[in-house]
Amino acid sequence: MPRTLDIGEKIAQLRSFYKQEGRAPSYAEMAGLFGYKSKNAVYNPVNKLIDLNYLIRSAKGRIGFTAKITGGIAILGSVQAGFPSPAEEELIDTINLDEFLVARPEATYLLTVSGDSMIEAGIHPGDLVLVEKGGVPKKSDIVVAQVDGEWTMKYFGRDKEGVYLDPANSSYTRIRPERSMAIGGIVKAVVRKYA
Amino acid sequence: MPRTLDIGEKIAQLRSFYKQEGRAPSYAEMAGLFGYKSKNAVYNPVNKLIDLNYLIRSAKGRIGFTAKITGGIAILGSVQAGFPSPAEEELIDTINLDEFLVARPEATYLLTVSGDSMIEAGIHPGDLVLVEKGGVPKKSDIVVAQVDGEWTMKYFGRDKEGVYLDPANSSYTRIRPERSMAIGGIVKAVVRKYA
DNA sequence: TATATAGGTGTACGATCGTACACCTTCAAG
DNA sequence: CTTGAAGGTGTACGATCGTACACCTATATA
Repeated sequence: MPRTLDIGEKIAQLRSFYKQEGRAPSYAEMAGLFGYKSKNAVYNPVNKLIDLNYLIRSAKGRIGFTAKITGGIAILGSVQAGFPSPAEEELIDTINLDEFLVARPEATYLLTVSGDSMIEAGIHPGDLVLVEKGGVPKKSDIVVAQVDGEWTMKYFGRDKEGVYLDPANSSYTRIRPERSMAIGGIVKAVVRKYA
Repeated sequence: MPRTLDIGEKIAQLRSFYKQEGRAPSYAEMAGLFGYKSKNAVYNPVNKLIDLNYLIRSAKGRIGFTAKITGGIAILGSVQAGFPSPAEEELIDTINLDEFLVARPEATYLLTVSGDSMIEAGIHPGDLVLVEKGGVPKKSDIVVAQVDGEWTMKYFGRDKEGVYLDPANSSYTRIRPERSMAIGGIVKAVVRKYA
């Protein structure tokens, strides 16, 4: 009967190396990392990790990481499902938030929310928003726009009178540009960090 | 008068390589990337990028990336400050959300919010929460807890009668454990993605 | 035109790379 | 105990690595 290979332990070791070094290891480095005396032994787990999409191999044989290694966050199910037991924690998938939230990095920016105009939409002052430039907003998209020289963030809309921006705060009202309006970008995500 | 070196272009080229390969390049690869004929020319920009904390060099001379390269998101100021002009877009800092939001990756999990008990705190169904296990919650921390066998997420509190959990939704009331309560973890961040 | 500064080319060397091949070891099941 | 499957050791080779050294080039200014 064959020996078993602890692939989860290899994954954890690779993640630790990445966090420390900011690059992928050579086969010799992996041998040391996994506790092997010969770098040739590394080929088996490496090929398994490639099949499982944790690693990629370049045309010249260099190993690179995928987001399943570089991503730092273990992803579970719903709050109601709760936390898994320790036995279930073996091969939890990880996610890289940058890649999950951002489709076009060259066009996406992180901005800090400074007003409360969207508070009823669950966007609070101090929150961060990911804003993607260049798209065409649909009705009800949240946009960051420059209206008559002032930057603001609101729901985008259009009617027979033209373009308008709606707040998600009953203390504020609909606005329409008097002179100019330029869409800076469409809000793609909100991030809130608790201290 | 000396020639100038476009360090911003080098950064962009390195970010592109990382996105494609999932690893840091060798000096020869960097020579090709930067358009140099000799890998020795790479040493100057590499040393500058190390000084600027974009790259790190290991004890054996291997180059690794910092989050200023691996992070995918350009970070600006507030919504009210708006977007910079193209001239100001040269050396925008990037952020890696995983590293920004997560202090202890080995103890942090991403869960999906399935109820509306915290909606008045701006946490909506479908949102993601980053939950860190192992800490001791303070009053008003948002916690994921198992109360009498059911997992839930609410504000944590303590009084002379003991421990309680408060919702941020006026349709729900304070709860106290009848039989058991275990804190799963403390909510450290909320992430909402708009489709 | 000459100059100084900063960037870039070319070569070579010991170290390390990925790969290939032969061989050995562990472990559960029969 | 034997067996077979899967994992691991050891060695060697051409390719590539990081580093060091000598030298060359581009550019604005005086």
